[in-house]
Amino acid sequence: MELATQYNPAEVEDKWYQYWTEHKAFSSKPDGREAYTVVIPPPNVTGVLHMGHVLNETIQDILVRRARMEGKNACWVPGTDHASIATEAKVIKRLKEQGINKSDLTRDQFLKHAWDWTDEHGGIILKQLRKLGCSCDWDRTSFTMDEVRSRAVIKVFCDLYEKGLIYRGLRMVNWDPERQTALSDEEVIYHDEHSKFYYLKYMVAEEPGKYAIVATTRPETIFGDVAVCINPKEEKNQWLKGKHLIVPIVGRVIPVIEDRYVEIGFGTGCLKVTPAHDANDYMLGQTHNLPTYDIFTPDAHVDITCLEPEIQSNCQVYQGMDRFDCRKQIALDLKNAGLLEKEEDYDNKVGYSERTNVPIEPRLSLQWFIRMQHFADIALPPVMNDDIQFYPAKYKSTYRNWLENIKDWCISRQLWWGHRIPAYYDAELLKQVGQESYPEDKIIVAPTLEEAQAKAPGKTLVQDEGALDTWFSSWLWPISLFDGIENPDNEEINYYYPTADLVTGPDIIFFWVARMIMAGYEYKKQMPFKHVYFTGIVRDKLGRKMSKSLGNSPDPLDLIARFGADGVRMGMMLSAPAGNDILFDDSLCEQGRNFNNKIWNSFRLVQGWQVADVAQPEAAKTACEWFDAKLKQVGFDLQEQFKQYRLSEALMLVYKLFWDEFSAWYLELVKPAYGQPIDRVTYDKTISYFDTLLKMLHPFMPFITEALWQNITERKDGESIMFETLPKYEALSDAELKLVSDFEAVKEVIAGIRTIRAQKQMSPKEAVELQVVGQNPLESLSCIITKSANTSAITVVTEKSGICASFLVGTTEYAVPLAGSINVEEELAKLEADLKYYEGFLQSVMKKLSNEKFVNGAPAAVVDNERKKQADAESKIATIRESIAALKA
RNA sequence: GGUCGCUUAGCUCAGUUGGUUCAGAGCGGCUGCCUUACAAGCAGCGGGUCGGCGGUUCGAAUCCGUCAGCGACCACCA
Repeated sequence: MELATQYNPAEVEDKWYQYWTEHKAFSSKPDGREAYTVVIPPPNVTGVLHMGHVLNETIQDILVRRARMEGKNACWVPGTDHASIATEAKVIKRLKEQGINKSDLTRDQFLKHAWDWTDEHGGIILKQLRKLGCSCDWDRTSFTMDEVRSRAVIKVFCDLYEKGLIYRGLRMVNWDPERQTALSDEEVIYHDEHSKFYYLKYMVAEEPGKYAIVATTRPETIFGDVAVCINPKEEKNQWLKGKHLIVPIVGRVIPVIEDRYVEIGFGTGCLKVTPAHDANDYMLGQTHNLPTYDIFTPDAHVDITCLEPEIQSNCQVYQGMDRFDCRKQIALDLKNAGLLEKEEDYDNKVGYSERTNVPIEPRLSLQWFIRMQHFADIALPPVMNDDIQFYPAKYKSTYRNWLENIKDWCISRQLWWGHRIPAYYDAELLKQVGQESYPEDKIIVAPTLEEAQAKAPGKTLVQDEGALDTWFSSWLWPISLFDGIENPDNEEINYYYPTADLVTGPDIIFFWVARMIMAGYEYKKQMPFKHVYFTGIVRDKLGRKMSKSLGNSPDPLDLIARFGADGVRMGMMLSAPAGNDILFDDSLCEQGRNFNNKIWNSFRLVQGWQVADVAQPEAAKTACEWFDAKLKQVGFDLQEQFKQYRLSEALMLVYKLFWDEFSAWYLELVKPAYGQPIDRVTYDKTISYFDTLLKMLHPFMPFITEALWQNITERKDGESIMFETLPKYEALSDAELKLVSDFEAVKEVIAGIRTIRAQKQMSPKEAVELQVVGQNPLESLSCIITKSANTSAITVVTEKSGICASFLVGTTEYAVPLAGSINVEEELAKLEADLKYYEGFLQSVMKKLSNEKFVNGAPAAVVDNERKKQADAESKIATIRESIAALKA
């Protein structure tokens, strides 16, 4: 069969993925083998594959495929996340394009649209993962909102409520005015912002004409001002103690209160207190028993209808204004009224909603929370004492920091797309007292309406309108995927849990990783995973985050089309040490593609050989002995690298093994002359090496390795490299080590000869004599030198010929006699330079050895080694001096 | 403001407990080759005062201090 000189991935990738699928190659069932489980960090159900996924999923696939080939029962469970807020936003946007407002729909109608959208777009990303080669057990594909997962979520909510770990309360929360829902602290992103500091005049009620100056960045909240706070120790504000101030424009008379919270020396020392619109002000309001006026609608427009009638009439013009329009208007009106002392530029941090990118409004709101102290207590120790290991370990401190300062988790969202909170209220009572005053002990929490009804016979019940934070389902993922919440003792959960490795980004260490650990210990009394591999962020080669607006984010499918999935995977892995950001560059995929091509061409060479029953050449025999040792050495190192999750290094090891050792050295040594057959022994060895190399490479590059493995020798239908087992390698024996290191010396000798050839412009076809001065330490490998450097003879001499070029390997001098004359000047200069180097080296060694403290203080082995260095250097210097003398003679 | 981390070749990074000729790898670069598997290739060759300063030690890329620069995360200074 004639094969193209270039590998074409497109031809084989789909074919072999289909082959794997047809033969259920990724499927896992509990059996007697050790389980190796990975749960995918579920991508958003309506998302599409981006470079971050490529990195993350490639790593998982490498680990899973490697584990499978180590004989474990590997199970990689795929699935998607309902991504409550993100998906709801997308659905609302689409409805809007169709001219439908969410507010015009009932909950059920809206959910119908959301499910339609999910069915339409859901799973696209899972199809894309197949293109990448991911070996997920697709029969296990799950969704955070499918039946099993939903029942688990509801059960856990009820359970935690009964344990007193979930409560409902009126709290200051992060409010997203765009989506009109509460968010958790983790969903707020702070950005530096250039804003303005407004200095407002608050007239003193008791002393007309005098005023206090209050600095604020948010003048639009003055409708809700209920006090001005000073630090009791602040000198310059002593005169305000006990006074009352008039809120500008608004006209409300408010007290001056004192609290040490106000920092002395900051701003004017006067802080306006608006309990409904700032978390700290709320705290002050609580301490000082102040009223709260919520002056914003849920979409952050001014609403003064809750204020006193006379104040309402003062502020009528602001009614209904957007918060930022109102800020400008108020500033202008204050200025015109002479109540604005000044404006100053000011840099501060403003919180934005992670999903909608709208500034957060602190808002007093009735929400559901989880008491987190309990969970922090159970989740901290296992990470700190390495029951669960983080790679890299530096994230342990990040983790500890968060858990030691844990705050309660706001889990309710004012959304429809999500798990609806299983809390029920007596409709009649609710009508009478309203949500906020509804008594805690009259709330019924139960998995279903029927069960709730059973607890409150005769009542008309209404369910809580809220849905749960998406992460409230994600945190159960490693358990709920195996139905371990509802059926805590089933065969699957017992077999697959705890999972082995979690691969994810450090950005969700709090959102997800920490909370899975909490849920794991709460519900399984056991860790959810043994190792966490934190990937970096994929950036462009200039170090910028990939983003749509910069246009620096390549489409993974496009890259796969250009370089092949194996090439893209390799490109990604080449620069992806755990935890470091990776600077992605197309040229890395090119390197991957080139490597595939190299493998392809090695295959072409080998499969083109004719085998005959001829004697095995000595060079081939020796090459096999050497490569046996080399393969073992790298195989062992590879195991070590995998143990430490150093996947880039692992890949580089196999890369060099295949390219440098196998292709450049081994194949060249055993390659028969053109048109000649190869002997059977060498051929069989070569096939077995190729087979092993493909297995080592398979986790990184599944497609090409399967394609070639299927063709390197006869295979039966249904066989796959995936089911092959990698040998377990031991460290090299001393003899093997010597062989490998001698071979390295041989390579140097060969390079030395080649360099001379290049310098003297001698043809590689012209055989040369090699003289070894003194004794030949590489005697047993002479055949290698002969074959690779085309030597006519290798002779041991006591003194080298007059006209020759020489070089040193170790302490041995090698010389190649030259036919013509040599440039004495040049040779001398080279030798003098060598001499200078070795004399300097000797000097530094002698300095150590003549230092009594070194000789007495250092371990004997180190001192002996220095002595050896001394001897070596002296012998080299002597050799070089002789050469110089000979040249000068 | 707090915490953690980083600075080694042109680029991206290794360098485990201080000690082999320890200063490395890949890529790029330079030189020569279209040599019958592969120019997406082959052969060969350069290249770094290990961020600065100080200290500990017989010995420091490695440990300590300090300065400079960079980054990440956390945090209620309006």
